[in-house]
Amino acid sequence: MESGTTSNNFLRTLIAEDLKSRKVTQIVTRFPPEPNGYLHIGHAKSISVNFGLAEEFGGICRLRFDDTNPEKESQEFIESIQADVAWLGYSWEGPVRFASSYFDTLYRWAEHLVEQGKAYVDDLSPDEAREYRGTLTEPGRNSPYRERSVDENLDLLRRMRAGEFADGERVLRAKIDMAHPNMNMRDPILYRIRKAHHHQTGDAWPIYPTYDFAHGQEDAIEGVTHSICTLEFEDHRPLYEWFIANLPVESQPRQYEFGRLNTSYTVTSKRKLKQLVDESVVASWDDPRMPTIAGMRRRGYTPAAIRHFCEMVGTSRSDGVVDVAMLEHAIRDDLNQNAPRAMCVLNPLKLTLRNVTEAHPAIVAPAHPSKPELGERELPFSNTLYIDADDFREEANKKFKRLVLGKRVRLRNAYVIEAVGVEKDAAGEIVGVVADLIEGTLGNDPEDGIKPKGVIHWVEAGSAVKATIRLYDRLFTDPAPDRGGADFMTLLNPEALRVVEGALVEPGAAAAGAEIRFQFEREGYFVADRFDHRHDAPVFNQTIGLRDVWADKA
RNA sequence: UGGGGUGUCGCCAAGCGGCAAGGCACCAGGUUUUGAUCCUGGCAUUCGGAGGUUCGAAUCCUCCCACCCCAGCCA
Repeated sequence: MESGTTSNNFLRTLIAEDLKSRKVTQIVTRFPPEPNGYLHIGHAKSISVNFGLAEEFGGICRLRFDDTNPEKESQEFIESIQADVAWLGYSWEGPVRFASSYFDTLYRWAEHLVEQGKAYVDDLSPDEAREYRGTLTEPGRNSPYRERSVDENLDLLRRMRAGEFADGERVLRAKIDMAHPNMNMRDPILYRIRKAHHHQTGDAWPIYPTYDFAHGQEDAIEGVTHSICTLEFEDHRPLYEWFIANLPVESQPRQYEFGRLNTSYTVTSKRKLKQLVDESVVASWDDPRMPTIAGMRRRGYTPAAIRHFCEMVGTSRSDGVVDVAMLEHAIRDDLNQNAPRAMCVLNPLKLTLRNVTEAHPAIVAPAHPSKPELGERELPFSNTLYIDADDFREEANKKFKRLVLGKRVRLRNAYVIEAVGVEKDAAGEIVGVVADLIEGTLGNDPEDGIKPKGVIHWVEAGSAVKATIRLYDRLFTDPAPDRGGADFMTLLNPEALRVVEGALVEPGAAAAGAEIRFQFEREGYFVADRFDHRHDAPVFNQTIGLRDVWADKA
């Protein structure tokens, strides 16, 4: 974590107080995803809050799947979620937990509530139930089944559990107050009949508890001290507390809410993300353009950068939209410090050095300009190189700090050269540049005092490896694609992906393993694709470009 | 016209009665074999608004305004 730059937030203050007052001796948190989709940047925030707080205060954090709705869940997600959390660098305490492993206890507690006269079986259909619930401004009405006897309720509940009724035929509801101003307190549903196969419990249950009846009790069973969730659950807190107060639970967890993380230029709703995949706007859930954790991983984002970003954004109770530039900054900051440098020419233009022999000894260059501990690399060198076509012009004004005919430029990590000629094809297109190498300029300025205009990158023709480079940009052109107004699908950035097939990378980079990151100097940060990269056919994904103040002026 | 929240610089965000941290973005310089990095400086006389309490308020009180969430047998 950054030295002393982390600011305080209400959760840290709260936990520090709870620890100081001995209200708790060790904090216990949990990250409780429902295994019904891929994790995204918003979940990364929640993971960072829960695991981060536990880590910071010497507590523990567990991973618990809130799998109370089998129809939407699957083993695939259980696995991807674990992989994502682990990749972010967090380890949960003990085994992975499942709400479904508490189904017996939860059911027993349901019977307990019935016995106490605090829950009843309702025969209202979903439509009728909605009608009886009232509206935001009108109180609801009691269900005609609300006053059934304890015995009848118990019998009905047991028969629900035994599978005697059809899906949707009855539900178990808490008997609270149908006129309560908080809709969640208007006799909330505890169990619904769903004869669905569950990925963990198989066909053992024809009824499943709702989120409200399960979550707080799961927390209590696990000894969670601080149950941290997002703001939209705030209205559920009275209910969360009602269950904890009315059930013989073994501990008293408390719920706290924070504002969910939103970033500009991105969408995170499951529905929208799915639409992007289904309509082939992106290739998959882990497409580098996706804000999913798997997508960011494939894009080359680092766990450390994502964690740092979550920390720098802070945790509060206000909802806002964080500028995605902040995330990009965190990525650049990490990669600038840690990614070894390499050279890759995206748009090759042949450069012939007329005064160099074919067999020039390789040049040794540092892997990182300011971190000698990252070692060195060998750059083959000869009389035939490739530079980027954008780095050469026959004529240019003084602002053009690259190679100009008749002028000098430094080849990064190598010599200063001077362009002396241009080769063109029949159509008049430039197909090559001829230059002279200025002797004695390896590590030194030219002796004649005529300094080069700038520095450009290059690769040696015989050793460079042809590579596929995938250049990425933000998926949307609008800062708020999620905001009502226009359909988000009309705000897609057509240039979010540009594939460059004929790029040339220095041999050392081509030889790197999958997921190895580099800064291709003057181009940006790149990662060897996790799945497609091969030494003889390299595939690099651009993680993020270098900051470029010149771009605005050009 | 119900309930629950939130409003501090363009964007996040500290602050909790003593006179506005920090980060991102942006602007201006300097260094530089990456038009990168790095370094220096600038960037809220003001805290949604109006009243009030106080020697003193972003912080306390009152009223008002704006925005977000809630009427799934989703989480």
